[in-house]
Amino acid sequence: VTSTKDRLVLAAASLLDEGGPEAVTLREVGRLAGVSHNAPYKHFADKESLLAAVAARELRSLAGRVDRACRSAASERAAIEAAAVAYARWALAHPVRFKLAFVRWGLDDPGLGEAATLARSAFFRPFLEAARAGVIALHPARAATIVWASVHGAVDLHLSGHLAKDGSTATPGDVAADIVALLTA
Amino acid sequence: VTSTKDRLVLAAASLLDEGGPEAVTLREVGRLAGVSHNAPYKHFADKESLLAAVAARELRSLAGRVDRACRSAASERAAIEAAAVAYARWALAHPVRFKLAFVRWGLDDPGLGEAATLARSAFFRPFLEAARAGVIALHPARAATIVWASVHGAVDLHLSGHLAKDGSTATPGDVAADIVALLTA
DNA sequence: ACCTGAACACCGTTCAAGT
DNA sequence: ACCTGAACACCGTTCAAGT
Repeated sequence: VTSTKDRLVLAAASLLDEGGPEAVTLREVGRLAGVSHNAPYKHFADKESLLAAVAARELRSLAGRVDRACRSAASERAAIEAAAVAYARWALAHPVRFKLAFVRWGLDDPGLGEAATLARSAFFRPFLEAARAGVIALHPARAATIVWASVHGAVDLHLSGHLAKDGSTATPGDVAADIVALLTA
Repeated sequence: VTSTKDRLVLAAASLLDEGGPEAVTLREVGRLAGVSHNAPYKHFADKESLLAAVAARELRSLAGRVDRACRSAASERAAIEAAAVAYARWALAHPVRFKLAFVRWGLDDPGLGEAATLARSAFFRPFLEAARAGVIALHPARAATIVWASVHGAVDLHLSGHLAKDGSTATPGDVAADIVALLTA
C-alpha cells in the first residue's frame, strides 16, 4: 500500500544507512524501489529534493523519539535530561542520517522546514515546562538552545573524530550530563 | 615558489569557497593550478585525500586564530571568551570550509589528525590556564569540551538553518556568552 | 620524479515516446 | 498521470606513454 514516492524515500534512506551518502544514486534508488532509473523525476525535482525528503522523514522521527522520552520522565529536570539523551542516542545510532539532516540545503523545501520546526519544538517543550515549574532560572529558549547546541556539537565532534580518543576529553554523554547539571544548579 | 602540491590544495580551497563542495572537481582543480586534470594523482591518492589536505590546512588556520585571540586577552576569563568568539567568527565567515573540516573522513590522514590535535589544543589552552588560576571550578578538559561543543553546535545549527529565524532561539554569539557566564559563575 | 592524453565506467539530467 | 529507454554532458580513476 506504499506509494512509489514513499518507496523511493525508503530506498534512499536504506542505501544511505548501508553505504553512506555516495551509495545513494538515483539508478540504485530506482532499482531498489522497482522502477526505472529516472522515475524519481516524476516525484521529485532532482536528487537534492529526494534527499531533503529523507532528511524531513528523519527529523520527524527524531521529534517523536524526543517527545516519547520526555513524556515518560518523572520530573521536569528528568524530562530535560531525557530529551538530551534521546537526541544523542539517535544521532550516535544513525550518524549518516544525522549528518544528512543538518546539511546546508540549497533549496527551501516546505516539508523540510516543517519537520525541522517539529524537532525543535519537541526539544524545547520540556524547557518551557521546567521554566513554568521554576526549575530553571534562565529564559527557557536560551536554556534550550544551549543544551541543544551542546549535545548537537558534542555528537558532531565525536562523529568527526575531533574528540580525543585517549579519554582526555568528555564524551557526548558527559557533555549532556554536565550541561543539564549546570543549568539546574 | 609554491609547489604543485600546494597549488592544488589552494585551488581546491578556492573552488570550495566560490562554488561549494560540488564545484570542486579534479578537472577544475587541475586547470586552476595550471596542470592536467589528473596531475593530482601524482600528489594525492584520490580526491578525498586532496580534500583532507584542504581540511588540515583549515584546521591549522583555525588553531592560529584561536591562539592569537587568547594571547591578546586581558584575563583568564577573557581568554576563554576570546577563544569561543574566534571559533564562532571563523566558522560563520567560512561555512563551507567549516563543514569540510568536520566531515566524517573515511581515511586516516596523519596530517589531518595532527591539525585536529592542534586546533583542539589551541581551544583547550585557556581552560588549563583558567583552572590553574582558579577561575573555573570544573575539570578543565570537561569545561573546555562543553564550551567547544556548545559553540560548535550552535554554529552548525545556525548554518543548517535549524535555529528559528524569528528570534525565539539564541544566536551562536548568545550561546557562547551564556555558556561562558555559566561556567565562570 | 612528474606530467599528459586517451580511455573506461558511472552518474545526474533531459527528452521523446509509450500506457 | 506515471513510467520507460536512449542519449548527453560530466566526473573520478586508470593506464600507457612521454620528459
